[in-house]
Amino acid sequence: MPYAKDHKLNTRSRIVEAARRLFNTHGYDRVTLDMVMAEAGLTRGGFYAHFPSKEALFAEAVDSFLMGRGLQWRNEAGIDPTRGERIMAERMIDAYLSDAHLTDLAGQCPMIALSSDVARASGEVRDSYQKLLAAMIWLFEVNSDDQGQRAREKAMAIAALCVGGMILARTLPESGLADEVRHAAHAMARAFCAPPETRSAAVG
Amino acid sequence: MPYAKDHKLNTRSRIVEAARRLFNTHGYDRVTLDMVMAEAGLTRGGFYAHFPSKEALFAEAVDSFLMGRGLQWRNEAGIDPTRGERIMAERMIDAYLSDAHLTDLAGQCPMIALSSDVARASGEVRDSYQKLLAAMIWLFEVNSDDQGQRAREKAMAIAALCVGGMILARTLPESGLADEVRHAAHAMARAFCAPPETRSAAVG
DNA sequence: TGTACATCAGTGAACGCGCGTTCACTGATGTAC
DNA sequence: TGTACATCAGTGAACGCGCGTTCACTGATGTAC
Repeated sequence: MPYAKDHKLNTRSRIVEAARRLFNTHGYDRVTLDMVMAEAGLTRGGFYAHFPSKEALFAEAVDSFLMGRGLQWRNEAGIDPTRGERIMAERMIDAYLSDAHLTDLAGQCPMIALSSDVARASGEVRDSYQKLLAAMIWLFEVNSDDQGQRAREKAMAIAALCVGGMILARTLPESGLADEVRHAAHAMARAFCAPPETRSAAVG
Repeated sequence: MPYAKDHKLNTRSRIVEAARRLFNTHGYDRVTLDMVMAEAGLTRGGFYAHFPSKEALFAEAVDSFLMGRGLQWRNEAGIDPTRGERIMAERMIDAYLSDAHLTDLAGQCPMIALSSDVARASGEVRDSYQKLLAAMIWLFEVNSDDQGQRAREKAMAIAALCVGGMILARTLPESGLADEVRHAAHAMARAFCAPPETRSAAVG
């Protein structure tokens, strides 16, 4: 065994990481394998020793977000024992629709930057996207004050507000409107999350 | 004047129309000028007699939706005098999140299909996207039961729900989840639209 | 009315470029002795 | 411990292809007479 057993796995991870950041920044079609491999400190030729195709790399890049920033968010979100689990969902909403997340082009959630690319991609890539969204919905659902079908429906609406609000803010030219839309989505998502006794005041 | 004065304008419109439908279906980068011109019944060489670049065509294609389906929706939405203008916003929400709109890949709203492409495009293209979103927000705002800042904020949240819900439904693999998310977004957008006396029941 | 002409919308071949993918090769490294 | 070797991760040139853009040309059409 000429190389340590985790050597190739480490290289592979570097490629996936580089790909995720580049895809997020420039989109799938405009990122070349040259760019990805150079970002990972390698040259073009070695790519096919790790992945069967560019699209297979796409699926892994989307997947990798869940294992990285996704878990980080989940840990940071924490749980406030005085108010129960709901605080976790609220912090997730705050983080997702934050200035920091809007600014972090390379590190952002792939659901924001790559939805159009994923919609045109293979089943493997779309499955990875679904895993990511399902995780987000799950987080909102289990931390909801509601239960059953209503909790699930609200969790999905919050997810649509988070992703939709960020996509619109990212797509609009830099202007007041982009921030206005993002903040409106944030306020409504938060209102959905609020405990029943405060909800009617927040929404009405 | 060897050709009728509207001859070239008609050809130009055919090109824009073909481009909008092809961009919607395959995305900006994967549509070639060959494809666009062929769809318009022309050959590649003539393109630059109408547009300075492919990206200029992109901006016009996004613009063209407002003048076509956008106005059509607006007319179809109508006004129900017994319930006031709000019915117009409700019909818009229904149409936007409908099965028919999800199925109509070529004819859909460009905000759904092309957000990622627009986010990476020039200012001209992003301006066209903003015009489209502003029109949607305006429609929800003027048909709101609320007023002032609150009406505007709610209109933006509804827009984020409509666009976000459709983008997620389009991007997910065909499964129950795609429809669930779309219907959840629809229910919440409708709840935002409901008149004050029925709202707490719909949201709570 | 009929015809020659000027105009210009549209043609199609060509250019330069960069992509995804392949493949014969290199050279760094862990192991056997 | 030191050395020769086998392995295989990574290299870089090449291939085939199709793109956006350019340009000299064609031919259909409205107008002048």
